Amino acid sequence: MIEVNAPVTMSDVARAAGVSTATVSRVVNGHYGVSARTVAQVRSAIEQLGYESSLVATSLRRSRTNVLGLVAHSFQSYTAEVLKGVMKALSRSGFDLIIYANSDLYGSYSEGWEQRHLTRLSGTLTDGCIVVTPWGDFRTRTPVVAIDPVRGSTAPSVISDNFAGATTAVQHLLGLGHRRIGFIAGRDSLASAWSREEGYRAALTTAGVPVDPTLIGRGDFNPESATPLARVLLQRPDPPSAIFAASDGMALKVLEVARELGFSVPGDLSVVGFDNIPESALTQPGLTTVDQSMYQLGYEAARMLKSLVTGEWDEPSQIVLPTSLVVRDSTAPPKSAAAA
Amino acid sequence: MIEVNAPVTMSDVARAAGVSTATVSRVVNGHYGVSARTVAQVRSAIEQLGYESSLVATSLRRSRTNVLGLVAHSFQSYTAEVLKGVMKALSRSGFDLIIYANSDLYGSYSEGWEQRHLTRLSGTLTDGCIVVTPWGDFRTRTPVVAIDPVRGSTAPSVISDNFAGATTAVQHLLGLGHRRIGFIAGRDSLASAWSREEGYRAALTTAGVPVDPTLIGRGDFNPESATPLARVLLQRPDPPSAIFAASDGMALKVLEVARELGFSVPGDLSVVGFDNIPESALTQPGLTTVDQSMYQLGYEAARMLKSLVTGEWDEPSQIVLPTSLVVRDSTAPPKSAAAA
DNA sequence: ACTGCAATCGTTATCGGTTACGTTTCCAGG
DNA sequence: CCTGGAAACGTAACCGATAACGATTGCAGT
Repeated sequence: MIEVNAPVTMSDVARAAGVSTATVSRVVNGHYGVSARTVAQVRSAIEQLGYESSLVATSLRRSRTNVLGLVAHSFQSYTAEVLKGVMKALSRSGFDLIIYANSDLYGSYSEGWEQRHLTRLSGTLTDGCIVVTPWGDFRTRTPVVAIDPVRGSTAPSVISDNFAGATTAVQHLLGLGHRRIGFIAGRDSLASAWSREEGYRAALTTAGVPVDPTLIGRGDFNPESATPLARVLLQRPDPPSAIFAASDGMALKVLEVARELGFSVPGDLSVVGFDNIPESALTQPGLTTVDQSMYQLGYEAARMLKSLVTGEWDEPSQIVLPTSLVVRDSTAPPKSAAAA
Repeated sequence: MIEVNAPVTMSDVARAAGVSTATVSRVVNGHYGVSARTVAQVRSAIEQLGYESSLVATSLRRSRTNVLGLVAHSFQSYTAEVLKGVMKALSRSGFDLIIYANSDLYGSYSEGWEQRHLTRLSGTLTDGCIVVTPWGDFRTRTPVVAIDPVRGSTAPSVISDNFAGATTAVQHLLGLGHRRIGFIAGRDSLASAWSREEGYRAALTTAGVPVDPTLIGRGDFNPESATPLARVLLQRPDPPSAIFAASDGMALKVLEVARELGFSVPGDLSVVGFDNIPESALTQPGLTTVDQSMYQLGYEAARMLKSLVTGEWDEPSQIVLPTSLVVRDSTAPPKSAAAA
């Protein structure tokens, strides 16, 4: 069913139609200055030869390509959610999407690949890019919108209200009666990680509970990073009665360690996550977590990029989306009401 | 944090290093014939200017780009699974991946976009493509591997053992005592849909149960297509005691209709799906289904494409992967043992 | 000193398409 | 019949990089 043809180029069409490539180009792009008869001839030649313009050649010459790019650092389930949102926003907008991923992502982590990808795409191929990866200092020719940017970035970006989400989560625990609440932080360089930690601290402080630095573990959003941290927290003589992890991936590892050490959840330990990834609903017990809509993040990022590219942007360049607490079965009042 | 620079080209580097672009190209590609001193100069210029080669220009000139393409017709959760498998197979292989998606996918369905995308990618940008979309007649310059190809396609492809999977599913229902088993078919043109129907028929026939054509609904894998079909089956005076849907998406719609019509599952009706998408584990009751590993499909497809591109392929060009039955809560023995 | 080969590097055609510019064609108006 | 101007179309430069090719230089062997 597959025919391997020599590629049909514009000059093939020109030869078949008896005109120059310039004329073919004008017909293809619907430009002014071609007689109706010639247009018909060229169209027929295109039809017959099955010509399709080359994205590469076009983008090399043209400034606008009507293609947007997306650079992601991995393909987790949340990346798929983001993609769905992006596709929805781009639906029938005239913009196509190119996602670029390199093969070194697994295993060794070569610093700076984001910039490399971005340059490769932004050179001429795309009119703008969405970046779903922790990186901040981009040199580009075209607009970039970051999803979950690095801390302090002033670049256009879309992010969830991580501070409010974290605050709500901790308030939920406080409301249940917890006072010793552990925290496992995310990658420090990310704005999201920082805000979640700030939210944790603010909720405690507001409630008059002093922040105990020894109850804070320094993770990096990588699920594996949480395992030893959870172990340290739970093997203390005075373990916390609840742990709030800055991501669901890490929270799930906390559940794992808790099970391993004989803690029953939520009996001996309450656990709260952040993100609401699909897996969180599947675990036993179901994970209480803060929902952030990756779909919405993708949608808004694409909408913003679209406007930036067409030059019709007027809203603030940093969009913050609301979060909401999803209470499942991993949280309950602490066993002893006398918890410090 | 974003600097919008004029793009740095090879000639900029050449000028800065006081050499020709040819020399820069040789240094960039590690070719033979440049003195150590010149290499150092060029490298330093590259470093200073932050030069990155343009993917577009390179691919236009070169035959090999070390980039593989993927064309998908939508971004469902299974697409993400395929992607994970693809990325794993490409991990540290030297091949990058470009995913091309167009914005017309939602809403109107423009016939032939797959070919358009494929041509645009295969022109010069990629060395080969993976196609995750029902289409069969591709004209390309470079190799194509299809995941779940159309019926009768002889193109290189990777597919699950749909026949065995369907047979097992129906045998499971037969084993529970069901005799009137409805079927909701998938898009007829797809090899997978056809095999699943064949498996359904074969299992019945082998068990000595005659195939009742009126119990077969003609869906198209689109979840929505199953709703009216399920309604027809369940509103008969003699509804089937079990329904096997050719995809989980459609099976979930069957569950919906069953609930709507007052059928209890699995009390009044057993339902089996195919695919094992994540949602199937989340419904109440959990959906019994046939698991096909989209991850594995992606992995094998990428492995195969890689070999095709490098010209070292020797295995058969159609890979069939095993499936397995996942029994959850949507299946049980029929209420009346006297079911026809 | 001369030859020959290899190393080194610049020049240029080329990839496929776009577009500024120049040329030709055609028709209306004088 | 001549002219002006717009419409129609071709020519060629160009985008950024690669690679075939030619030219130059260095150096070992004789």
